[in-house]
Amino acid sequence: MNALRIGELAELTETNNETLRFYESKGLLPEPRRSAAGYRLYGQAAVDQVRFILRAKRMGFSLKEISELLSLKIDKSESTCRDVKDVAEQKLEVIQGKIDELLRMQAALQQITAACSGGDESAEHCSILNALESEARIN
Amino acid sequence: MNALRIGELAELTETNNETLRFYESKGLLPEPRRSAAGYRLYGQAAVDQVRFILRAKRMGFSLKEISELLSLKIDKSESTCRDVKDVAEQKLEVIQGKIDELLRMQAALQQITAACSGGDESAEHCSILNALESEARIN
DNA sequence: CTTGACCTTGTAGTAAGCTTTAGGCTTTAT
DNA sequence: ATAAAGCCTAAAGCTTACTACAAGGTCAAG
Repeated sequence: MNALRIGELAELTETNNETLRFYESKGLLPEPRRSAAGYRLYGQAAVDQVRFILRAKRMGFSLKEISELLSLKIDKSESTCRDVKDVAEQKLEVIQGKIDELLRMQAALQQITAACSGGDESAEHCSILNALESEARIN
Repeated sequence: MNALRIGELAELTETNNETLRFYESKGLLPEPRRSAAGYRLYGQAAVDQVRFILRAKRMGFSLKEISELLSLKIDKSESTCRDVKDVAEQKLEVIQGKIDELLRMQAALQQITAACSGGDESAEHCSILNALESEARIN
């Protein structure tokens, strides 16, 4: 008798009822069976799937991408390792791109910030504002 | 006769009319003077300000933060270098946090991806899916 | 038998940063 | 003169990932 109600599933997976219903509405979770009163009842598979979703989210996958992974998973015998690895590698590229962009922003901002005294004199000649105002070699 | 209409300003700054009007509505651009027909007319100051906004955006500042920077800029004599530097340093912390998070995601994803053959065999035993399915030591 | 915790649905709101749409003038080119 | 291109406003729509109602049904305890 391991049927879980939505609140129990939420607690087990450290989410909440609304999020679970939201995932269901987005097709990330299958429609569960219902009790006589219409309550959602979940089994172990649901616990696993919620955890899958949360883990994938921590990896930086969007819900849409997680949908895709889930289809591959459900359709395992029709999918190849390559299909899965492609998704993962694409994601790695996106992550790398974001890191690069942030590193560029960081370098530029550090450069203009380092030049600023940070004193309590008027910002009239503040080097940060000046850098943002004129082209500088910020890019 | 250097009055620019919105489309010309958009072209000069590589944005578009709608975005410029949107920035105006958000207070990022001052309300420009108008032609007899009600067309917006801009001068060099507007070009500079749009470029300031775009540069700050490339630095990772949100529109709200850019507003803040613009107030400091407008109010230069009332603001201190410290005010400006504080904004910049806060932003640097946020950037560092995002980089850290992405690096964690990258490491985890690289680890599970490396173990995957990526071959065209069925995903039945795909190590990526397995890693997402079970706890693994992904975190 | 009532209280309170838990569940249901559907709808709307949030944040950010635009983009699109609709309906209607103005300017420019032919 | 007319058509194309450009401008105007206000309001709605988009995306992501939820979160928050509102109005009501259900279940266990006391």
